[in-house]
Amino acid sequence: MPTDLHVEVAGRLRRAGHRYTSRRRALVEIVAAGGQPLSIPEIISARGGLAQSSVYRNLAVLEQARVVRRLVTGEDFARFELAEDLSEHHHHLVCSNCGTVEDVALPRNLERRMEGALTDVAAMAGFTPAAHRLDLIGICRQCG
Amino acid sequence: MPTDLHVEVAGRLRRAGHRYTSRRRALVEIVAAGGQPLSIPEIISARGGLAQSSVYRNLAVLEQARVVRRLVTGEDFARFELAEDLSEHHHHLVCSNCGTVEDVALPRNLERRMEGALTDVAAMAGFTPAAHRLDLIGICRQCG
DNA sequence: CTCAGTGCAAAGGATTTGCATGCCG
DNA sequence: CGGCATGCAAATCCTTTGCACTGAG
Repeated sequence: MPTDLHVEVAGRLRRAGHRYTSRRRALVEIVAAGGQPLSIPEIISARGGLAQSSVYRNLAVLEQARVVRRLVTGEDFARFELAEDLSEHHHHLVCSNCGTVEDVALPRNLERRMEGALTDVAAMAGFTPAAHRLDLIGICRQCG
Repeated sequence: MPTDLHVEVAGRLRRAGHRYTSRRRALVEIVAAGGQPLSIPEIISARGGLAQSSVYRNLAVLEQARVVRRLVTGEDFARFELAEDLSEHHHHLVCSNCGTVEDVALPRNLERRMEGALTDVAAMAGFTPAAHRLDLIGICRQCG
């Protein structure tokens, strides 16, 4: 668990006018250690003594401070992962059977080319791009 | 409104063991005419006399019969669009301010190259790809 | 002290479901 | 007639919120 991460997170929270409390530290560690987007039940059961409402509230705070990102997958629960600039730009393999999400990176040159094309296409629609999201839907190794 | 569409939809529903009733026909027409993914309130208000529960139930039936596709955008409401093989492969410009979704197509060669790369990347993870989903998040012309 | 943060329980709200009725085949 | 389809209202369930309490600065 890199202390750099905690330092960076502390800064982002402070800038957003929030404290870096023990529960928030716990959430960051859980999400960072997850390695893949975690659902709320997974997050709560990963550690004892986390009140459900506080988890929701703190994840909202962390999201607003750009520390984590909320994913909406169509499952019952939302999933959370570290913000991309705290980890690395990547995409998702979403299993349509069991709902798990695995991270995956694209070849750098394709990624660049895609971004360029997206910017162009967006510009023609008068749209100002901020981020993109590319998910592959299919069947994971477990379910296959 | 192409009658071909209704014929195709009727076939898919019949194959799935369902009837093509007047409400379902209405839903297909609304979604097809929308030109962009519509939220449930938009769908309901597009036509009088559509009971909310029946709209939800019928959209679920239509989704299961591969006639429409449900989008989860992170807004309060889900959005629905015609299945891709009833319209055309495209991607989405999602406005992070007002939540509207606009359709957009990528240059064909880039699309092909991306699909190839995705298939490769997925294969390395033991993942069997079925579809992909590429959304651009940003600010739309209205909100910009 | 002060006030953000926390836990518990209750409220919200999109979506689903139970049930009686309507209607196509 | 038989059974899916429909409308209404009530139930579900993830998520948010109200409120009193705790703890860091």
